[in-house]
Amino acid sequence: MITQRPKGTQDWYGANMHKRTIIEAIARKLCKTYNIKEVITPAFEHTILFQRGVGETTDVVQKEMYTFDDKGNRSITLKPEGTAGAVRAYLENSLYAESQPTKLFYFTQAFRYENPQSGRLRQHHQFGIEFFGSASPLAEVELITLLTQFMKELGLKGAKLHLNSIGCGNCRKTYNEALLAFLKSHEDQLCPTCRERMLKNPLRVIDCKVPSCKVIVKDAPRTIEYLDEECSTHFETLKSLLTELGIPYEVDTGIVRGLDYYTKTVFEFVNAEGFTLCGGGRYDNLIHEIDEKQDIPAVGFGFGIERIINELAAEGVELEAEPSVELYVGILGQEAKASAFKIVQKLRGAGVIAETDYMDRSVKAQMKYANRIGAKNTVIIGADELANNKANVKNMETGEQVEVSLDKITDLFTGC
RNA sequence: GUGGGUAUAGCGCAGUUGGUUAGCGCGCCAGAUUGUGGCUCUGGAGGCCAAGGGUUCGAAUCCCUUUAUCCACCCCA
Repeated sequence: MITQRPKGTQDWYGANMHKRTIIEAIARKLCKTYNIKEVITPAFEHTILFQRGVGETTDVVQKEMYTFDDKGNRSITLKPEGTAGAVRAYLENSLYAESQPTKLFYFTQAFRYENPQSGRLRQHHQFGIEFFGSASPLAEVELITLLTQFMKELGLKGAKLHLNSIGCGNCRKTYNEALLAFLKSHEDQLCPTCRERMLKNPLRVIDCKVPSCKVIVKDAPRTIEYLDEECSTHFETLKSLLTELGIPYEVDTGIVRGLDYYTKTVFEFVNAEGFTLCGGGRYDNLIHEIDEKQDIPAVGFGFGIERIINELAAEGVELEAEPSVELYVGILGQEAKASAFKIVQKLRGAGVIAETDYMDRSVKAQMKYANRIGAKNTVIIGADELANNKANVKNMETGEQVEVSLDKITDLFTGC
């Protein structure tokens, strides 16, 4: 039990760890060219931030948060998503006072208490971007182009962009009335949860997965039919921008997203099985909800790192391999240890990946080991080599050996 | 929270209708003339058969409980 990790968590090591490193490196490189700066916020925040930010009626807040009282009786919650913390940091540090927009990216853990299954953990990891201060559809375009390029660089081809607009508070009012009227006329055919939730947040009924509800919902009015002029123009502009940029998308009026803060644009990247890899959208009211003195538009997304890794495997994509050991320096005899290690240090100092023996293995066993770890070259340092100041560097693939003086070994690998 | 599958060596798996010291592959360690890998051969280490209880002369195998894990629903990344 003591050696068992808690349910729904994962240890990162070996091949998976390397994949994560590569994924993060690609994301970082992209953010750099987009001039997006990194932000790291705490793993936990005051509970009220998520209640207010994510929304009281959401499942995330109602039943999935890791909430506890600390020793000072503050209610603390491990972050269930990345946006609320980033927004809080933006406000607390008055980043809005600088020239706008503010573009931030992050890698974060996210904690949700739920039953683990494929692509779903209690602690998962997200790559996210928050773009503050712009009401223009170009902000959405910024995120979507970055995501498109990100997946291209990863080698993913199976994910498709699904796009929708759920309007602003203004359109939502007329829409909710229409939707509620429609749902009420079919109330007897809805599942019990939907009968309840149509009164609190009728939009949520749209993505109910209960078959009987799905049938009803198929003919329900869509947010997109009730957009006011501003929201409608925004959505049309976004679509034509994407078209002009050659980014394929599909309008999916079923996307409403489970977090309450979204307004206008919502989007997802969905794989061939219909599984969401990445979700995001515009949240023009969230900042005002959290700090009533501010009224700043924003867009953002969260991309699941574990889901990327699953998708890479599903599509059979191989990422760049881990660099292998350039030279294995074998040690023969007690008296050669320090001299051999000096050679290793010199190699490493020159940026060459070098490895040696820490196990007091025989020469034969050292060669086997060097082969096993995929060392490209080997050299054995013993009394003879030290006496003659010469050693044979062996290419492990061809078996060829080159004689070099001990102080020239590093030069072989640095091109000098 | 609800439903289904699984649990035997580091990893992947066998283990017959309950019957002796629980096996195989991979991996790990060592050796096959003394200082050179891959292939092959030989040997070795490593298991409280998830945990607890029960049935039985006898349980990895049958029954009960618990735990873990995987998958699905809800929801999401």
